[in-house]
Amino acid sequence: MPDALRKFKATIFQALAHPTRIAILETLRGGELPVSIIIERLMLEPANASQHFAVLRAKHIVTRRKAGSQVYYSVRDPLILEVLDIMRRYFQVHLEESLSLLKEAEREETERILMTTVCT
Amino acid sequence: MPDALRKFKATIFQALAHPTRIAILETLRGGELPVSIIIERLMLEPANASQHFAVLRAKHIVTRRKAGSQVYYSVRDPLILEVLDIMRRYFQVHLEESLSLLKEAEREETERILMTTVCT
DNA sequence: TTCGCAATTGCGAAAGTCCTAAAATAAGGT
DNA sequence: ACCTTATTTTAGGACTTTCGCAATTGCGAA
Repeated sequence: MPDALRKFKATIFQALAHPTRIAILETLRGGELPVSIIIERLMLEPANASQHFAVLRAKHIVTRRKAGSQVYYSVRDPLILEVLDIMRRYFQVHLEESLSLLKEAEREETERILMTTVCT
Repeated sequence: MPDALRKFKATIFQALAHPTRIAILETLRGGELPVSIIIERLMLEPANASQHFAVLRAKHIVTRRKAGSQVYYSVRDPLILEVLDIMRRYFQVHLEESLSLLKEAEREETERILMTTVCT
């Protein structure tokens, strides 16, 4: 079942493939935190944050604990944080390409905005 | 620029978030290989494979070398393979949940197929 | 040049992701 | 019971991803 395993890995990567979710996981690096704090620190819309939590929950990447009126999240396995760490090293090593990639993404975004603006 | 860094990480994860691309990278673990061999080993449609190569190239995850009529690909930085390794450990540790996740995905897929079959 | 193989590219349909805004749920306090 | 706060869910529309198929490019051989 090597292909099934790859499918599994792919779904985990998919769950990690969003800046907000990465930010959430990094915020949880120090341990469990309530939603309110995470939202405040990252300046997120509650609804939006909750959707990202749902994605992370669906893949069992985070654990949810309810205490009173607040909900606490934590990273289930530090291995996930290790993956994030390796990515940081990767970023540092490829600093140059990384930056050009980022610039490219930005450029594309402004282009897109221009396009939609023009076409409206 | 912590958010820019997260965006960068996210795009790399996005590139890894597909079973076929994971399979390609694992096939390249031993070093450079021509497209023809990769396609053969993984039983891929050439066009489809090429699209996945394009994704990996766009993120600078693989390097392309042309020799005669053949094209060779290789993984640019073994750090990427390390990420894959960690994911394998992650899979082993969470074997139980992983399997249920896989089953769930399968079930959804068969449901989808049933639905489309019924609705046609 | 012309043929044939290797690999890529372009295109349209189907499915998936993401965001915002509105509505729903849950728990506590008055 | 009612109101407020915390969090989640739903619904919609915009955008992106993926696939298969057809068309195209690049290169070596005849």
